Amino acid sequence: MKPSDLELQILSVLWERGPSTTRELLGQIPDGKERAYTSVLSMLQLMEKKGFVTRKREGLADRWRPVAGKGKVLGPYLGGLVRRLFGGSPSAALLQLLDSAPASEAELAEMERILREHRQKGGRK
Amino acid sequence: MKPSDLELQILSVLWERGPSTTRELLGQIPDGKERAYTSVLSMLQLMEKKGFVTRKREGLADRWRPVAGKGKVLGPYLGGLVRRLFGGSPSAALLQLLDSAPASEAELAEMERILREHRQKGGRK
DNA sequence: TGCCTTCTACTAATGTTTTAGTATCTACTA
DNA sequence: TAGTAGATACTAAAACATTAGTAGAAGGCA
Repeated sequence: MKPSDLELQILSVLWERGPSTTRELLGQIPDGKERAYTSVLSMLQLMEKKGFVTRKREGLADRWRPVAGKGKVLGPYLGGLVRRLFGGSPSAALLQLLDSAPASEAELAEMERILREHRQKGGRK
Repeated sequence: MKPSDLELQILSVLWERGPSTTRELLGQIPDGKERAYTSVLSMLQLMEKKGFVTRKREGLADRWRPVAGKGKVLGPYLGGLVRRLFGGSPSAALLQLLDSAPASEAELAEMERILREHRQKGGRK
């Protein structure tokens, strides 16, 4: 099952910050949009039904945690994206990515490092 | 205005194949889903209203063409994606990308080339 | 105990995306 | 000129995503 955009944003916060309460999540969602507390809560409840998150009571409030890891979710997501929008070519995606997201020199260096490393480990599959 | 997923897929076909008729598009949409002719037509009509495509009569049928180029559309799209899902870090996105989309050795080499080239041109912005 | 705050459950409404039907038009053909 | 094949216009509905209200429970505190 495919997480929606907002669901992915919430997951990304959970991966980043670790398990969080509804209130902690509120205001941390990357798109920066104003939302009512109950909006976020509803979202989380729905995500729980879909199996994306679980919760555990902790003190006064529930603490939410993602069920699957980053890679497990973003992998298929990006894979599908590359297939649907870039004819399955990651390099085409990269090219576009570089033109899209401002990357610092450090970022660029890091990207080269990542690539070289990946390549040595035997990139094919 | 943000194109939806299906809209992006249609645009990507138009960028790839060039201006196409509705019938040509039908069956070329990357997700491979079966669709009625009128479904695709409706989609295109809506996209026309939104300003994503225009059409010109050609023979018996209309030929659709994208209004904006690939970069103009995918740029902001990917930019937003990286911001929302990867904390604005393209390298984090790349890392995930490599784990997601199978890349051949040739693809990897091409990606390195792209990166190096981009870096020389002065990657910051 | 009674009030205030904070939280969750439940419900509903709105908005957007996607799908596809029906009616109609137009060119070609027999 | 009637019929048919393929196209568009218009309409609508189904599916999905998002937002948020209202009611009720639970804890802390005066």
